[in-house]
Amino acid sequence: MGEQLRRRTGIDAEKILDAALTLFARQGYQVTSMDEIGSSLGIKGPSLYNHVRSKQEVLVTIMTNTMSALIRAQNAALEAGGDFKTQLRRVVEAHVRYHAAHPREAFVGNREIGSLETEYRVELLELRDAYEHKLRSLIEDGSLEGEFLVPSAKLVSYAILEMGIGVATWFNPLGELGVDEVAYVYAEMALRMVTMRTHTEETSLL
Amino acid sequence: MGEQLRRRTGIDAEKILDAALTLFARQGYQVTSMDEIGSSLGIKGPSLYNHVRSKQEVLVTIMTNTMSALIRAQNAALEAGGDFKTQLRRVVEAHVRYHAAHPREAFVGNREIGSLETEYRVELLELRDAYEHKLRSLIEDGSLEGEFLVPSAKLVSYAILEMGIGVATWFNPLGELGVDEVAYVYAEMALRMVTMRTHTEETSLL
DNA sequence: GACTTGGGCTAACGTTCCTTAGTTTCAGTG
DNA sequence: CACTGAAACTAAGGAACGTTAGCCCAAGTC
Repeated sequence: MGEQLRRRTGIDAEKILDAALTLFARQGYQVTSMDEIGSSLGIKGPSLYNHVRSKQEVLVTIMTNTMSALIRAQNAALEAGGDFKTQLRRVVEAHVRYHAAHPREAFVGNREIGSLETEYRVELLELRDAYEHKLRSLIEDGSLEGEFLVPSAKLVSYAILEMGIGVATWFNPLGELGVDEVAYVYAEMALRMVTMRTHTEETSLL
Repeated sequence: MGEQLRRRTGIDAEKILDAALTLFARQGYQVTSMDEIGSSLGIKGPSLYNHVRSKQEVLVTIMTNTMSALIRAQNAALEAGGDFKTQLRRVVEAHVRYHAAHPREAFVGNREIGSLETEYRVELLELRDAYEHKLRSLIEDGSLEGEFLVPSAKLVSYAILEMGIGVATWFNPLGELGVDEVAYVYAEMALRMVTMRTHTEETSLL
């Protein structure tokens, strides 16, 4: 009947991950069908199985990659050294920059944890926990050295991470504020949060 | 065959909303079936349709109620008056208290926006926007009066709201920190975020 | 005690989805 | 030009779900 040409499409696992990421971020994992992912790449749903093992595997890969990238960025920030304030500034900026630059990953990473099968969810939450603890330790150490003063390093680290994640929901690279400004302001807010107001040093925000 | 007694169960729309809220928060809207909601109330899925019009209506009602409650709490905080710092403290505390006390509502309200059909989503986002703008205006007004100094009232209000929302994910009423302490610390962090560090006043966090 | 009716129930319709099986076509190799 | 293998396709299995239709019991009313 209809003569169809089935050409090489050059599709690989990576392209599938990217297409899936876009759809997962826009609609959610559960609602996105394999047919839809294939369709956005110009092929049929079942053809995806030539490149990936399952829909769940796609989600797991996306979320693991995301968390790994975040951790790498955080490590790089910490390894750059400097005093506690400088380190905190770098860590917060890295956190904010990632969320501004990768909103799709941020959405999926934060919304679809419950869509992971138990074993993968546990693994991912461990990574998440390690990420949070690195920040918390920095705040604790800075407090011991007298550079910071906080009532609870846990609460402050939660608050800093959470507010940075929120950047992904509104940041627009074409908007009036660029990544650099946003990252700077968030780092400055974080510094205010860990610094008591007894000092007389001048640190106007802009 | 099996003799079953079908007694009055005393189920009404409100009980259904509560059961659905628990399941939506734990598993997500898409994954929760009507049978599951019914089952948690001791009835079958189709019987729910004697009390609610559709699954979507249940979600819409839950999310609208949530946003209305938040707005009411915010209005009450603002109407209590006081200077800008006092008002900001009250607004943040109300925000945090709500999220600490209503984690299920917070989860659903923040995760399931995409599960709303377009018209309801638009409505809800308008409410959300109004809620954010009230806080933003407070910060702007306080800045004009010289009580606050911020680089961008928008960013600061986003950050304050976002960090407060995060409380819902970890707060445990049986934990070491009670609601009062958490609300106080978050309000204090918010105050630090809008206050320049040039002042000499003593405001240690605890 | 008959009647009404709210609110359960079961059965089923119409979809949608993930995944597997089996087929076919095209590009590259010798 | 035959062969091989990657990668596309169609068809179908098997399951789940929201919702509607129709039934039936039991509580309250006259």
